[in-house]
Amino acid sequence: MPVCLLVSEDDSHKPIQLHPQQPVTLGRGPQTKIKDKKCSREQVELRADCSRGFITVKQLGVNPTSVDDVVVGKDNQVTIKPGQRLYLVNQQYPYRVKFTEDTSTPRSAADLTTPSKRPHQMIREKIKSPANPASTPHTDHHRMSDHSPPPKKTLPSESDKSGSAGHWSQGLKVSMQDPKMQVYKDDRVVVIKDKYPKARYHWLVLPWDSISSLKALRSEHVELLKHMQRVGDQMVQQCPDAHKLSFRLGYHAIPSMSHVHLHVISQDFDSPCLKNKKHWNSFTTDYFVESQDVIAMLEHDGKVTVKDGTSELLKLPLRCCFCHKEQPTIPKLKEHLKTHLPS
DNA sequence: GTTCTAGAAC
DNA sequence: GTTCTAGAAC
Repeated sequence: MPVCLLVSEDDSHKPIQLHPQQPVTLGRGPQTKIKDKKCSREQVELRADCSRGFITVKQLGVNPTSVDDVVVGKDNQVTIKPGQRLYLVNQQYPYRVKFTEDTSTPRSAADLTTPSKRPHQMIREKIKSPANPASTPHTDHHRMSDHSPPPKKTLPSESDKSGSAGHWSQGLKVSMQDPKMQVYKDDRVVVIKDKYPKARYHWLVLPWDSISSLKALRSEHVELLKHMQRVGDQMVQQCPDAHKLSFRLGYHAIPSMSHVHLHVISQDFDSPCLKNKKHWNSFTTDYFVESQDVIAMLEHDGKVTVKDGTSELLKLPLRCCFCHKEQPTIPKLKEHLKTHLPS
């Protein structure tokens, strides 16, 4: 049976040995030499599964523990495998996990990048209730995977509402888990209504797999993205107004919210939640990247690149997406958009 | 991402 | 005076 070592990547102290299935609490203190008050004395609970080659990380502290660039969230747990990096708090204090036969002779750092059998990042419970069949588009259920939804919502403690687990940028991770928000789900994706819809119909398609943003996408995700687009298309098909509204499916080039999400949005932009220039330009300029373009880029280049200056697109003058006439203010734009609405 | 609000624009 | 935006705070 191999033993598991947690290796401080900045070499601040010697590796910590984790015994199989014995929970170890780690945080600020002499063992880690961490003095940062942002790091709780009991920041994480770690449990090594030596036979399967991963450790489970549960965030106990309020400030964010992360695996690579994905925040775990208070009371959430994820797995970490060799090759991944654990940051104890605030993207600081990096650790690698290492499985070895002999603790007395830890090998070089190169060994730490041993490829894992599967990119199985999050181990989570199965969802309790099935999707509402009435709102469920028909999809191919030809396979079941282990991409199960997470077990519970992330709730910041009453004493600290600014905890990063409850940080606004992590909101989608919470919403996608909430059965009340889900309008469709299968083994790979979940669909929720946008909490602040920018049009009459505005859904988000999210993969169960934790993919932080477009930047993290690789060729291996092509099939998943095609599936997300198919599900998005099906949401449009089942929409009662599909015959009179047009829809676009795409991604924000630089999203504010963590966790890759495909916008499926009707092109009326008739919504009180559409309030400012940023909202408008994020859906009507090249800041909005068509799903098919993302897929094509991934197939062609193996990654998604965002052009320089894309963030500047949000500051462009307000221009009607139908007749391209410039509008001086948001209220005027909204008034103008009514002239393009279907009768 | 939203909310709030100072001050710019009208 | 009111309307509206943009940036800070969350």
